[in-house]
Formats: sequence, C-alpha cells, structure tokens
Amino acid sequence: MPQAIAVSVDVALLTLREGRLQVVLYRRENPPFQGALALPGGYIHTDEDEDDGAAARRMLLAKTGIRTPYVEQLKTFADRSRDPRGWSVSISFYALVDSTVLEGSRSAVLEILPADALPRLAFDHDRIVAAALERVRNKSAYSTLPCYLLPETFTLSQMQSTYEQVLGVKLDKSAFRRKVLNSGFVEEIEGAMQGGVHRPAQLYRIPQAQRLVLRTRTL
Amino acid sequence: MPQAIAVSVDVALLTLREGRLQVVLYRRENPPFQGALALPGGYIHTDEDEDDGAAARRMLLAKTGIRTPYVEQLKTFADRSRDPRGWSVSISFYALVDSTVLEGSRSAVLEILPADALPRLAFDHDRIVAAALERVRNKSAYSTLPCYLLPETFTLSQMQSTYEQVLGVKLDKSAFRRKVLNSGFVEEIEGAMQGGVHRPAQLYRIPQAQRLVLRTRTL
DNA sequence: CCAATAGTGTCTATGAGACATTATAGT
DNA sequence: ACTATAATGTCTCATAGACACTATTGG
Repeated sequence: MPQAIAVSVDVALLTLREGRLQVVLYRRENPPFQGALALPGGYIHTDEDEDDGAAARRMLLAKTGIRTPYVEQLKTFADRSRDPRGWSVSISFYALVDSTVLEGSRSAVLEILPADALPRLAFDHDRIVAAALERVRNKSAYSTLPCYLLPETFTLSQMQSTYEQVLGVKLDKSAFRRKVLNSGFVEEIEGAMQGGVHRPAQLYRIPQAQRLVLRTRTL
Repeated sequence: MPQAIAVSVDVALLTLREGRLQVVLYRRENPPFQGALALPGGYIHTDEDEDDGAAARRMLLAKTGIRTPYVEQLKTFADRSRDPRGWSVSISFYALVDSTVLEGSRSAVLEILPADALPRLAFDHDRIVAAALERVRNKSAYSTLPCYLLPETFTLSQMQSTYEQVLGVKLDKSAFRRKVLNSGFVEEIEGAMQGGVHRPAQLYRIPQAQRLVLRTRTL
C-alpha cells in the first residue's frame, strides 16, 4: 500500500525589466505562510490535469493570466520540512516571458521583484528561484534560451543586451553579431527598421520553425 | 484539501560493460507489469525517507546492494497514464557506477542489459532510461561525469576509452591528454603503473577533493 | 557638424584536431 | 629485434576576442 502524498506544482516565472531578471510573485492569503510572497503554484488536480506540464500551465493561467510562455520542468523538491504540515512534493518549473506580456495581465495582485534581492519567500520557494536562476544562466551560455525574454521582433542590440543581462557579462558586439548571424537562427525582417533618435536598426525574429528549438552554440 | 498521490522514486543505474552503457534492471514479481523488467525503485516512505535523494539511495541499497554511487535527480514523470492504476508520480534519478562494484552485489536477481537495446520495460521506465542516456551523453561532453564509470585508479587510455564509449565518437589521443592533464582534475599516482604485455601506463585518480565536483571543460 | 547608435573589417592569440615521432615494456 | 601500447611533439586551421573603423539617422 503506497503512502499518498500532497503534490504541488510551482512555477518560477522570470522576465527582464530594468536590466535585471525579475520574478513574478503573489501574496498568500491563507496559512501556512499567510501574507508571505510565493511563486504561482498549487496542488495537482488529478481529474483536470493530464500531466505535470498541464498543471503548470493551469497554475500560470489562473494566477497570472499568461497562456503560452516558454515553460520547462526544473527540479522536484521533496522532503518533510519544506511545508510545516509535513512531507510534501513540489514539481517546480521555470518559465520565461517578454516583459510586455505582463502589462495587461492581472499585475494588480502580482508583485514583480528582482531575482537577486528577494525577501524571504513562502515554503522553500527561495530554493526554487535560486535553482531557476542557475539553470537559466547556465543554459543561456550555450543556447538561444534568452530569446524567450525578447518580444516577437527585436534588434541585434536588444538581443545582445538581453544576453549580457542574463549572463552578467559584457559581450563583444562584433563577435556576437558574427555568431548569431552565421548560426542562422534569427531571420531578418525585410525592410523593417526600428528607429530611435539615431541610426535605425534592422529588426529580426526567431523563425516560427525554430521557436521551440534551442540551438546550442556558444554566445 | 489537496489530493494525495502515490509518489515513487526510480533509479536508472548505468555502468559500462563490454564497451557500452548498460542498465541495471530487476524482474517484477507482482502486478502491474508482473514479469516485466523494471528500474530499481519504489514508493517513498514518509516515515523513513528524509527527502527524495534519501529515498533513491534506500531503493538502490535494497535492490542492488550498492551504497555510494554518483546519484543525481533526473526528471519527474507525472501523469495519469504511466501506471494503469491511475495518476502517479515518479521522481527519477540516474546513477553511475564502475562495473566492478556490481560483481559482488546481488547480481543473481539483477539483469544488466545494453541501454541501446532494451526490451519493453514496466511502466514508463523506457522514457526514464532514454532521458538518463540523453542527460549523461550531453553532460559528458563538457564535464568529468564519465569518470564515475571508472574504477578508483585508471590509466589515461582507459579514461579516453570511457569518454569515447559514452559519447560515441573517437577522440584524438594527443588532444585528450593535453586537456585532461592541463585541467588538473586528475592526479598522478606516484610510481604506480599498470602493465599489460607492453609498455606500462601511468595510473591516475580523481583527487578526493574533486570527487563530487563536476569540472566543466570540453573533452 | 555633432552625438549617438548601427554595423563592418582586421588582427592576434588560443586551442582543437590531425598526424608523426619517440619511449618502454614483454617475448 | 619485433610488437603493441604509452607518451610527446609539431603543424595547421578555425574562431573567439579585442579593437578600430565606417554608416546612418536626428538635431
């Protein structure tokens, strides 16, 4: 006879604002950890959730109104001390969205805070955020993961800046452009330019075919 | 009121034999999947297991007699179809051991089969093995992970061969030795030599301090 | 013309891969 | 001396990084 355990899904939803990675949180209304900030999440409902990924998307939609970000399973935390009520399991995910997606959503109830300087979170959600940051930073060094933090169309300068903010290092412009353009995972948008006060920049996008493919070249 | 779910832990225990990665399996005595081969695993016992890692080590010890391999959480599989009895969760791990460790253990009840050519396994254990292979191969390209498949002491030729077997490619001897020796994560054992019929080779070991550190350099 | 950003060209140092050569054991 | 493996040396080619330079907009 197996022992049954409460299983929840929690999502570290990350975005880039003011030049830093930020986490989307909400304030808990009920105990335990009433009043503390927590990641969007909740218990799996075996009747409505097909699998853990579906549960994660349901939580995201319910708590943030976001429908289709990049979501990936991160790590599972399972022990007797993460929830004061006893042994529990959290299947954690991380998700990336471009910050404009968060504008319209129910940002009234949400708090979006810099990932590096968070207050103490509910449960072991600090650990989850730490793991998400580590994963994103590692993976960004050799993949196109940071592109999910960009809007549909973007300039190469924006793209480079995104990589720099995620990785925390300055990159050489020339080398960056060479690799990105040779790798062929961005597509030039014919004629489209984005102009500021100065010379306008070519706009690019990720080809739809590659939207879900993580190309692995060092940038 | 959270719904409680049966949570198990399964371990893909890998080793290198006859030049290929092999998986340690046992034959199930009870339904479901009675008579089928399965990964070592079982339900979490909330009274004896501190956390998921402890549960994994307990399963390994109980089913294979192995006490201290390299173990790492792999991925969690959670859906309603992986177990015919209904919604279930498996926190899966992978582990690496040098094949000599398996000699003494209860190899009588165990079957050790090539990972590339397995029969259909119980539950979704095929998926778990596939994920473990992918993870090990990916990680091996930029880390010292394959060293956990080697015995305590080894020659550089054995080490190179291990990498070649895991990665499935031939490596250049000169370049391999350069990188391994410069990286400083192997330690020469003074005077120790392993001789066959021909010129004996220097023996090396992983310094105790680095035993658990995965150095990340391309090999 | 100036400021500011977009985009390109070139040089160099590093290091991976290919391959040749030397070293040392047993028979 | 011969064979097989261990170990080292050298050359070349690709490329990352540094940096300088040119291009194009608004004011």
